[in-house]
Amino acid sequence: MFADVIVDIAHSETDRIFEYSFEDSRIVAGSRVLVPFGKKNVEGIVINVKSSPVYDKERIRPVLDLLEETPAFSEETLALSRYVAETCFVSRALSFRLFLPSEMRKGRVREQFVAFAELTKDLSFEEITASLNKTAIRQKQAVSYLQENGKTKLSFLRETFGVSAVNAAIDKGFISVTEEKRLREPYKGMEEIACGVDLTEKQTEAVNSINNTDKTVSLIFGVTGSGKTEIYLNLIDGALKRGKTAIMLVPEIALTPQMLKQLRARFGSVAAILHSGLSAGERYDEWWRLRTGEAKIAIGARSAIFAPVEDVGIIIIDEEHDGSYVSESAPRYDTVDIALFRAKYNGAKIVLGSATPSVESFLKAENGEYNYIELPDRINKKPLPDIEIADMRKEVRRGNNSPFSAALVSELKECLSGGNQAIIFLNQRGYSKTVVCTECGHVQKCEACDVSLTYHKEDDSLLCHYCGAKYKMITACTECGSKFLKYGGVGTERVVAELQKLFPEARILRMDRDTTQTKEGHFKILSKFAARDCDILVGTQMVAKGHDFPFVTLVGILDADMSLHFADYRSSERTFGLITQVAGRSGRADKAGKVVLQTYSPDNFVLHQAIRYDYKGFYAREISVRKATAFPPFTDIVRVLVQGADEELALMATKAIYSELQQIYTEYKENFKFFGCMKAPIKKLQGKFRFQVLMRIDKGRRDIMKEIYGRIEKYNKGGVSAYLEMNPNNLN
DNA sequence: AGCACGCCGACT
DNA sequence: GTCGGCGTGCTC
Repeated sequence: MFADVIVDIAHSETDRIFEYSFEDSRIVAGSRVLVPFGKKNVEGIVINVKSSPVYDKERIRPVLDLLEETPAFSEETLALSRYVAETCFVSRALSFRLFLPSEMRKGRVREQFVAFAELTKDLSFEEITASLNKTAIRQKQAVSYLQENGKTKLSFLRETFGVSAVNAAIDKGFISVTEEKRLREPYKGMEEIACGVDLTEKQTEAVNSINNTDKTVSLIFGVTGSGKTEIYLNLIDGALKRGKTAIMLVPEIALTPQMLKQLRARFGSVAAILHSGLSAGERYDEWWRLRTGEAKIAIGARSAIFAPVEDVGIIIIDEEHDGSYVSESAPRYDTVDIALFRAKYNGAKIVLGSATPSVESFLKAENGEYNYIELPDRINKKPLPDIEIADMRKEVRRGNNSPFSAALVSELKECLSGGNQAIIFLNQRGYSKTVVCTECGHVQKCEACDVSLTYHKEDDSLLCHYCGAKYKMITACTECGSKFLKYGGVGTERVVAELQKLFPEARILRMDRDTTQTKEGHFKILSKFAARDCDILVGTQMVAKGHDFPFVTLVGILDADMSLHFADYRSSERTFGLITQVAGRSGRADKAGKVVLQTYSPDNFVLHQAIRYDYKGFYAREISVRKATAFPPFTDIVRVLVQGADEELALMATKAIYSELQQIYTEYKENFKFFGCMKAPIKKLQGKFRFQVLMRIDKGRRDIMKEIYGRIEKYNKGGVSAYLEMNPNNLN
């Protein structure tokens, strides 16, 4: 027999079928195999088996090895990987990698085996005891134990009856040893506690609506605390009862133990978790539990949409608006799009949930493309916390140069003296965003990037937040030698320091990328806060999501408008969502919450809609702006990013690409809303100079995209890279 | 992605 | 005269 194999080499030259011969009948489409490739052996995926080859028979080499008996790919995931390769413009090899835990490639992790001992089946218990020497008491005990208890872990047997005795019995053939695959199960401590909670009338309505609609996608617009999770659990339960599987996605940072706990509590070990926080072995085993059908619910961040479950019945995407659902590097897939493929393939339903849906999704709900469900009330009927705007311009005029407004300080005092907890949010880690020379105004910059360096007091260094470079903190300006330096912009480290000055008694924790890098760093900080071993939690984005702290009565948002001034069409949307989310952390149990929102633009309409929790008002305005300015969701933003260490070469390539694309632009002029060529906003990143061709094209014109892709691919050479992005998360 | 083959500059 | 630079082509 012959196999069509895609070798695991991510290069356009090798992105085609190579034929191999094989005898092993276990090799089928979807199997992973080891094949000889040139001088080396490489891993590959069998995408098809056939009885006659196309290639010269004499030159076909045989498959060396079958890597796993169970084919890693099903018919569905094979088809989906092909779809990804075609729509994301990547090689098949890259598209396959999305589906496999990284530790599975190159054989980094193998199954773990546990040895079990049992009585040999060749002899009866009586025969064994009869042939045992009278002095072999320990062996006799071991044999009797096995007779009574059946199959036992070999290690236990050796511990109890002695290594030599057990080994002797094995050598004589009385005890036989078998190896069994052992699965590492993360979060095993969390056991099933409750099954099923009664749904409210609203929740039941939502579940019925999702089950009965003929639309594939349902959007749940539900405020924080409206009970979306219960709906999800109920839907998953329903899918399992129909003999189907489920995929549940949560944003990267929201992958808190809390969500896992709820799922484990409800579904036990049928739920498998796929995420980067697991050890390689755990991830590998969880993947196989899903592949073999032992586990039926895949929970994870974005990449879990590629979970190896078969016959999926429901796909849930929680916090649908979250940016982490768009992948930042190739293959740049759209999670909802992948979900749609899987849903259509299996006849499954998709549920998107959010308190602040993306305008794209809300538009689709409005158009009737999505089934729309609204949950306007919180389960406990508690009002959302009051948000007070603090005008920081006035504070400055009053001579307050601290990061905190008078209003926030007095609220903090009240909160702490009442024995409650507070969360302070700002989206800047480190001590100060920049270090500026007061004499010549020089700002310290990264050598490899056109970006200012952030001062990190904790290790007295200057860090580049884009490439990760670390420099020693300077004592004098590198330009003019002046010793008078000043810190520009406030980061979380500085907020903690200033808060500690104001409230010497308060216990303060910081949660940002720097303090959560260790394994379970998140978890440690959150559980400390939950246990009330801390009064104030200062943090970035990651404090915003999915935690429920009953004693938090105050939330301070320090730089509400920072994200507003990004040159990004989605900045309003992001700001609105972030404020709503952070605010939702305040006052969840029996305590009224309060939010202080500090801003330098107190008249901004987005902030005003956010403090009234007026999503629909925000949406109405935002969608009309997008329509008038021809931005997504009415167009697709397409960017060709050209990078190169040699500025001259990169610029030349950009110019050549620009003039080639101009032909496409001329041909499809009426479909283009914008076409331009320029330096990228960040001119240099990781030592590479960056240029871009920016376009806005009518929505969903894959044909044009394909043509663009076809034109730029050839410029990927000689130290220059050129690639295509569609609706990227950021336009740096 | 590797690795071999192949044609032009600076060296014993 | 040769050692070696990395440009182009091939891998079932």
